[in-house]
Amino acid sequence: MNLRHQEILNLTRQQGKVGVTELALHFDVTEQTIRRDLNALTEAGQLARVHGGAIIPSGVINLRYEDRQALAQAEKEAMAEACARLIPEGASLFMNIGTTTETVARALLSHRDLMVITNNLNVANILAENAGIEVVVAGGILRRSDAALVGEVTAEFVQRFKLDYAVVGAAAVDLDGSLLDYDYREVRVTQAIIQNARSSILVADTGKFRRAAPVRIASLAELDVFVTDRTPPKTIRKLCKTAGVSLVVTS
Amino acid sequence: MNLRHQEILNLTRQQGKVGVTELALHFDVTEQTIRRDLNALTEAGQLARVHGGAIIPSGVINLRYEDRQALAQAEKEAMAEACARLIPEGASLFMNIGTTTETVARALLSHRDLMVITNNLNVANILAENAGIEVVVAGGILRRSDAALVGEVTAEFVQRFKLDYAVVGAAAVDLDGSLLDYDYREVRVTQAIIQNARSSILVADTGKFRRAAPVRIASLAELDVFVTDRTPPKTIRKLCKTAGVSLVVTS
DNA sequence: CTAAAAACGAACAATATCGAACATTGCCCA
DNA sequence: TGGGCAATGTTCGATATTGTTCGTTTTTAG
Repeated sequence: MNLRHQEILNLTRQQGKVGVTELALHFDVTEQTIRRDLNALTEAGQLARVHGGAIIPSGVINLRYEDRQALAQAEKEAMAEACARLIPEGASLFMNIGTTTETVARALLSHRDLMVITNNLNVANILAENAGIEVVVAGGILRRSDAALVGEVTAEFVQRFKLDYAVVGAAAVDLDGSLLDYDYREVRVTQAIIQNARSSILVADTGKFRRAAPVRIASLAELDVFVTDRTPPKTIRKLCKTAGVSLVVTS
Repeated sequence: MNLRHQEILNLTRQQGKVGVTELALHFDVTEQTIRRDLNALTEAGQLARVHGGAIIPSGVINLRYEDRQALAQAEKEAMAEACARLIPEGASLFMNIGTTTETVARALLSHRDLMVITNNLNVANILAENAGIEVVVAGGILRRSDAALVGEVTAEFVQRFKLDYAVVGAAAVDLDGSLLDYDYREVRVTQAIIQNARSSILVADTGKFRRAAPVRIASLAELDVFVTDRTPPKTIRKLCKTAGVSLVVTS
């Protein structure tokens, strides 16, 4: 690792690609040095080398965690605030995976006397700041890409509880209302969370409709509230209406 | 902790990276002093050192914890190495609470194909670096003081597994061989860990004999190996002999 | 298809950074 | 006052990174 590496990765994520000459000027080093950096990062699997520069590695796996964090931050915060307002003080709730969920956790920091069960270690970390929140971590297999705990054992853990709310995020949402994720091990966990919550809230920005992921974890119709940033597509609105899902749009 | 440390952390978080020379100028001290600062912060897991400076650590989890006792770091590492040598590659093991356990985790980073179940989030964080280790987090109530997961539910989680080894740490060890902790919720967890491991290893420096804690979590006699830094008191040696606990002294 | 231009990697020299050891300073407390 | 201790400064050999050069490969322009 090198002082420039992190910044090179950030630049690449922002622009999709970087050029050797461009980076050499940016950092005021020779091109040969930049080549060495790019090759090292490629070696580490963080970039894909192309003639003249580098690009984000393509593949079936999820976007890197840090990338997703940066997406649509302002919208996420508005959604998070709206979601937090739905949850009264003293409530108990599940929170699952997703950077959106983490933003909700931050918005919940000013609540008191909550009990939160989560399979997302980042959420646990955020909520740990507030001593008035009892944080329970659901056990399971550690998924390194986003510090989530997944697997059958996590689902069984969740089933030992029955809480007031569930705050659910997803990697993608299909236009038929399917919540999608990259990891089949997440399926049973989120299902269990929804089943064992008296009221379930999906928090997802509309960008999620433009993404795809292979594994179906649940259907929007099984939930009670859908918090999003902009008016969702018509099929989704219709689904919400027929399934009795109340829609909260924050913009 | 040093006056500069907090500001270095702030600067690093702001800029994503800091350079040795840059900081030396900023604080008007020599580069060597800055290097010492950076290395100390890296040791504490708050920064990641790179040639020429430091960056934000890449770890997925970063629970803040009280300033850990850096006392006897060298001894701890020797114990950790000795403990790691007891564990073959490909093994499955439990690891419980304690900063000593965390040091063992670091020593295990060079092992391959391990499966580790832990109720210590710091251990999970450390082991996450090595993709060859499957990390399973035991669920439970988050104890903020040391990022441990505790409670009845954690014990039940542990009981779903039967692993090769247990690496056990404790807040204090009484001269009668009792392992002690500050929190009654830890009791059942460590008991369950010991019961469900084919071989249990206690790792504790002799300083633990001079400390006290209110809750008895288990007895040394229930374990199989005791790794420590110096020859323990006579009563303990006798206990090990009669109970068939093999003693490993690293100094 | 060919030739020029750009990009590339290997090798080596130049430079910067590092850590260990020891010297120095400044502060606390007897 | 002065001895102990921790933090900092200094020096220097070891190590890592960077710049430079040059022959080779890839891309681009015609």
